[in-house]
Amino acid sequence: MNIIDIARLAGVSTATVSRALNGSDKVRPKTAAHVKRIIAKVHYVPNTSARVLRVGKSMLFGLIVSDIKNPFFPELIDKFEALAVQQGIDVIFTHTNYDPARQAHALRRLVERNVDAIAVMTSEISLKGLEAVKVVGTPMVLLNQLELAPNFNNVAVDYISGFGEAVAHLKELGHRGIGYLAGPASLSSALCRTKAFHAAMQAARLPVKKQWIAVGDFHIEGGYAAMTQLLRLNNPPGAVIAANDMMAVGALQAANALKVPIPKRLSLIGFDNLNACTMLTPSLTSIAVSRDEIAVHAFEMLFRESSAKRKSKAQLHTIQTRLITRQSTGRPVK
Amino acid sequence: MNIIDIARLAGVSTATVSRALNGSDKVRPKTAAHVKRIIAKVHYVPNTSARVLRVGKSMLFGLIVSDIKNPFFPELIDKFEALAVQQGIDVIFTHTNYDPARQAHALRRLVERNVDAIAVMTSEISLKGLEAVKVVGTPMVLLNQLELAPNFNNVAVDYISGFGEAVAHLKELGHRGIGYLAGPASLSSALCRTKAFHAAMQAARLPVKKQWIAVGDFHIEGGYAAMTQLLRLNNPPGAVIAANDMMAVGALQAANALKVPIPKRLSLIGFDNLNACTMLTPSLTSIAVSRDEIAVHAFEMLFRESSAKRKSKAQLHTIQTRLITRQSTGRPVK
DNA sequence: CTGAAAGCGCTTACAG
DNA sequence: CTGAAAGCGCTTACAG
Repeated sequence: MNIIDIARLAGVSTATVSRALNGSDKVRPKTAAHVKRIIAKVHYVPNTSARVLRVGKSMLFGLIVSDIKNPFFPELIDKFEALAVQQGIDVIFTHTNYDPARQAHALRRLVERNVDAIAVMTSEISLKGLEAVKVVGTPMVLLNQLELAPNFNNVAVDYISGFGEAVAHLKELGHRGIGYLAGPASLSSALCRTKAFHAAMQAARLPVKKQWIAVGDFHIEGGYAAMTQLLRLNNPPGAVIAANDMMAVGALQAANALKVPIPKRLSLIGFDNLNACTMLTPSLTSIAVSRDEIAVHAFEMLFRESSAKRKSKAQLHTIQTRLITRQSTGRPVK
Repeated sequence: MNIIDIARLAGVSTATVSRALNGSDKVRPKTAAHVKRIIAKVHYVPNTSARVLRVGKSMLFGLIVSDIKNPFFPELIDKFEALAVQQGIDVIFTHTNYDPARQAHALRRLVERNVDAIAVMTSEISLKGLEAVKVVGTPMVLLNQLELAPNFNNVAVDYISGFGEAVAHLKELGHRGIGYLAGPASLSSALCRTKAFHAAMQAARLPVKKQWIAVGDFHIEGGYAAMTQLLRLNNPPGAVIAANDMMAVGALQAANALKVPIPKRLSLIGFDNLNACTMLTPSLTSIAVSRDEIAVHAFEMLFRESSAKRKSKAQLHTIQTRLITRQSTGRPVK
């Protein structure tokens, strides 16, 4: 069942069927209605591949994320997809599991699918695959890839002020010794956060002790191990900031296991403000990053660029954070 | 840059380029290598829309879920997508937010995109939109839609034995009064679970008290409200099963708020066995359903059917559950 | 407002 | 092993 069949059934040309289908104003309303009635009757479904081939626009956006199991991403995906559907755009979704090779592969597949734009919302760094996008000229937006900001659109989280708030909060509570659970060095977002932690400590004129920094994997397990490492020191820090909430969850469990009461003996701050923060006991103080805001700005950059006639310069949008204080932070007890 | 340009650059016909591109054995290896070298040099990317139009297969699967923010679904999506990529298939992902109208719309869009198969992993019931799929003949698999099992492939969770295990566990601990936090009547999965709860209670020869059943919304908030309602009764049940983990989280918070100790005064069981179960204090006993298993069977049904020459009969695969006991269940204290 | 026809970029049966 | 050419199902500039 194709447009020729419909044309025959309706007694018109395929051009007229096409116009009726696309709501062109160059069809007599009565003709359009007649055609549409027939289309509905026989359940005709137009072939999008043919349309895309002809028109050159696919009305498809690609969305690549690192890790759909980290609750950070589903909220971002949710919003991004909602915005797309509002514009009649479908989303091909894929995830890399933090693997740069998978990211390059994903990028290539999306370009082959003729997607109109690509949001690369991943934490890992990878330049491979970008050339394919560049050659084809598909609009693209990256997340926190500031070193690529001159050439590619970016949505970036203001980590500096985020960690600044967290450190200031702890300092105000009376903490001087602040430890840090870092993310893996392979992720650009982890590196950004570590850098921001150092900057925040310096701004607060607090010393960073090397043995108070432990490296985790951005997951619960790594947070548990890293926190355990710090708590076993002879002089553990009285406060710890985790580079993300998942590691903070592990840190909380480690403190429980070692009978270190929170916040009495240990103040803990996470990053991301996942829903889980309120589910924990004690509830977790965290630095909030709006996933909706990331999605909105990423989508709008792409939508604007994919609708524009001419290529525009790379944009950068910075997302502000907000500290949400809960039960896991308090005054240190001597 | 299209296949004609490549043919010209390589000094061969488009047919040869196409063959080289697709690894046909009808090209001299040397010719193929020559063509591929040129393709790599100029960063040629084939146009998938043209290919799909010509071949009729899109190598695209559609995946519809209800609610990506419920951690149940990301794990399912993760696995499904991994299986697809393994087969060179991309996934168009979309979610309905439990809205049947959105589901119908999503189904239609997927069919227009020529997807080779569709996994409808939603909880809501909706028959609208299915006719479009039926007319086109796109393979499809549903989740827990047993009333449609004769006509459509289904992956179904064995709720009956799942709740059976949970009730038996509570009974063995010495509980006689068991309450239930039901899901919303608008969701087929909620209805299945409620029915299964009743069946399990009957099998265990325990009475179901009407006032011990409260209805929630499958979210934390609804679980909180429903649990509060039960705890405020003059004779609250000593054990409660929540229709899903999200509601159990709310129930836990409600018990905390009302200073009802778990499991001393209240045993609590959730359903789904989300990662959150181990993050809670106390950790939550829950009925585990393997998301991977659902994804694997859904994908394989679709893959088989989309590769098959002829339409086959609707399949049904049942997923077994497993009770994971944790700290939230214990002997009742008089 | 309507139609005839070209053409988007591929693949493949056919001929050699 | 290679090429010429038809055709997948649409849209749209052009002519009327």
